[in-house]
Order: sequence, then structure tokens, then C-alpha cells
Amino acid sequence: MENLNKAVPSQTFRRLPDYHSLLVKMDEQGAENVSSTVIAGILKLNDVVVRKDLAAVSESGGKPRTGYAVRELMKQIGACLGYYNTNDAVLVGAGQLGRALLSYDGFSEYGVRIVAAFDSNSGIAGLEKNGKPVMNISELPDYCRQRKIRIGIITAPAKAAQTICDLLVSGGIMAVWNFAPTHLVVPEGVFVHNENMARSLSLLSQHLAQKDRS
Amino acid sequence: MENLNKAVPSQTFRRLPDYHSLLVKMDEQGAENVSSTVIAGILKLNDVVVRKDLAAVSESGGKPRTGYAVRELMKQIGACLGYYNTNDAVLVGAGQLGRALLSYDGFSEYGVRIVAAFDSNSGIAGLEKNGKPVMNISELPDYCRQRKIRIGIITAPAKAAQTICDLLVSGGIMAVWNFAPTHLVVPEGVFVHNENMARSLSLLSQHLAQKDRS
DNA sequence: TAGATTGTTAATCGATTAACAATC
DNA sequence: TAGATTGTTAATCGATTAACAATC
Repeated sequence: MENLNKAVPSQTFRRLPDYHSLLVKMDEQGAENVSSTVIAGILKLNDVVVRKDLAAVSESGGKPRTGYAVRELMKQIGACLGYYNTNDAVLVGAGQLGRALLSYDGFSEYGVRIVAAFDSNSGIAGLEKNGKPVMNISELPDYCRQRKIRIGIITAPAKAAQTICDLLVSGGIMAVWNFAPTHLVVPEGVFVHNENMARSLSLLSQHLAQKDRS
Repeated sequence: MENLNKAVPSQTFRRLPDYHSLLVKMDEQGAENVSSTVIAGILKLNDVVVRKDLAAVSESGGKPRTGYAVRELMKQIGACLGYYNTNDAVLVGAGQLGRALLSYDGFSEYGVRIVAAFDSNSGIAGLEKNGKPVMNISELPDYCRQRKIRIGIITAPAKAAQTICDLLVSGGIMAVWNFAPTHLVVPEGVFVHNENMARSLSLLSQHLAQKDRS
């Protein structure tokens, strides 16, 4: 078994949510053990990849002949993914997408809780959505600093995204989840994850184009 | 310059949307040329990576001393990403997230147009959102087959996702964009792209946890 | 025990980086 | 011309796959 103190390889980390959701499903169905071969079959991965991945995140590992303990493994992966340490987040841009994320409670399951939304439109501000306050964007930096909030979600148009990002950074935000289709410039140490919908759409188009060609 | 008939490496393809959005911005600002070093600086990439990527998608390439022609490069990348050949798509699950995507017109810019939505809730069905019909899910397979629609977007809860996916496949869908946090099983030849929000959240948590540790 | 399954070591593959030649 | 910049070839790095030993 490998040393758990070592960082989990990035490609392994990418696959962890898939393992996790599969294990949750299996646990619900009452399965107690599962082999790497079965997991690999369902997720269409090589079975050695699965074993290597699991070895990298599981202290206990699997047992020859019986495989891995479903519930234990599920918890270990969940812990590795940070599902059990909740972080508060603010969301900026209370348009359609922003409100959708705001009213989606499923994020808490993954360790992130949206506590407030901000918008430049004063008409929207002051309302509550799903029990969460919607405030004017001018209050953003103070709000974040006072509550030591470290995650900011940008669901605003591309044109406004950089300005919003700067505001978030000035409020002490350390991690940005960006849904705007634009590249953000941030100071060293601030982490940006782009929810790249444009890329996703391209992947779909690309696949269809390849089909057409052959 | 490399042979353009070769497939674009997957890692290169992942970066293309970033180049594209940056070039769009530069074009708007009136820039005519740009060097790989400048692009690399902004996107925080190695400049050789940028040149290799651009060589893989640009017929014309760049010119020593002047760099790459912004507008031309933008178009070549856009073409490579499939932004200019529009595909119709249907969306299933007209909840908050589904309605948000439905009312977001920006997708057409990236070559995908949502033409209709479906929901199992008959109350929602029959309505129009943003000029697009919302129908009962029972009509899904026929609708897709008749119009030869090949892209399906799933914005339903995880529990319903597999059933919906099967319906889409039975309607002839070849590419699925899945927002439900669950793994889908599909026949050979059908492409699934998971919009893995759980992974995104984990990346943010992970980064914060690393900060805390050091 | 025999056999299924894990976990590790070595080989392969693909992507990134470094060094440098080509070009305007 | 001199120098900035591209594009290519070779070296390095990381991830995947193959082969196989370890284990219950």
C-alpha cells in the first residue's frame, strides 16, 4: 500500500467523484463488498487503474477474494474529496443560472454551502431566495471579510466577471468557481476553477463530427 | 507545421476554449497580432505549449517577429471547436437548472441550440420557456427521432438520470451532456460528458485544505 | 488447497519541458 | 543586419498498461 501522505495524483483525483457516486449507489443497494474489476467494468476503466487509484486514497485497501468494503471505501473517498469539511461560499450574479445554483441544496452534500448571493441589480437585491439573502454587490467585500468566506461563485455575464472577481479577491476569497466564459486574472495564491461549458459543448460537437466523418 | 489531419491531442483540445475566449477579447480590443509568449503569460501556460497547441490547429501558423494573426487564429480555433456547425439539442428536467440553461442563449455561440425541453411533471409540460416548448417526457423519443436530434442534456435528479438517458438513447441521441451527479450506462458509440459539479467543488475544497495545512 | 483478487514492479505511451535551429 | 519569435527535435516527466508476485 502506498504512503497516504503523498499527494493524490491529479488524474486519480479526477476519477474519485465517479467512484464515490458509484459506491453510494452500491451501498444503497446493500452491497457490502466490491472488486476492482466490477468497478472498472461499470465505469469503463482499466482494472489496474482502479486498484492504483483506490490504493492511493484508502488506508485499509482491499482484500484478496473479497475486494473492497463498500461503505468504508465510500467514506475514505468522501473524506479525500473534502465532503465532510463544509466551506461557506457566496455567489455573485443572481440571474437564471445563479438562482438555479442558489436553490440547489445538493452542494452541501459535497462540502460547500452557499450562504448569500449578490447582484448589481438593486431590484433583485433585498430578496431572499431559498432562505438565502440576495444583497447589492457593494456589500460583497465587507460581507466576505466579516464572515471569513473563502469561496466565491461567479454566475454573471463574461463582461462583468473580471470586475466581480477583483471584488471577491478584495474580500479575501481564496477560491473562485467561475461559470462565466472568460479567463480571469487573479493574484498568486488564489485558485480559479473554470466551469467550462464551452468546452463541454465542444466535446459533444466533436464527437458527433467524428461520427459523421467515419 | 504539423499535419492538420492528425487528431488534436486531448490536452490541447481542453485548452482551446481558453485561447478562443482570450482571442475574442483581444479582437474586440483591436489587437491584430499576438505572440505565444503573451498568450502564455496571461493564461499561465508554458509558451512552448502554446506554440505546439496553435501549430496543431492553425493551418497558417504564426510569423517570426509578428506572432499570430488574432482574428484568423480565433476563427481557426472556433472551427476546430465546432462552433460554426450548429447541432440541435433537447433538454430533460425542467427544474431550476434546466430552466436556467433553457433561457441561456449563449450556447448557440458554441454550436449547440436547445430546441425543446421535457419534464415528467405534466404541470410544467405545455408551457413555453424562452420560446422553447416544454413537453411531457413521454413524447421525448418520437420528438428526437423525427427531428434527428443527436444531443441530449440531462438536468434531472440523479435517481431519474439513468431512465432518462435510456429514453434519450432510444430516441437516437448520440451525445449526452449529464448534469446529474451519477454515472450513466450507455451502449457502445454513445458519448457521455459528465458536467461534474461534485468534482469542481472538491477541487475548491482541496485547494483551501492545502492552504490550511501549510 | 486452488483460485480469485489485490498490490507492485517494469514497460509503454503521451504530454510537457528544454534546447536550438529556422525565419522574417 | 540583429533580434524577436516561431517551429522542431530530443529529454524529461507523469500516467497508463502489462506482467506477475503476494495473499486470503
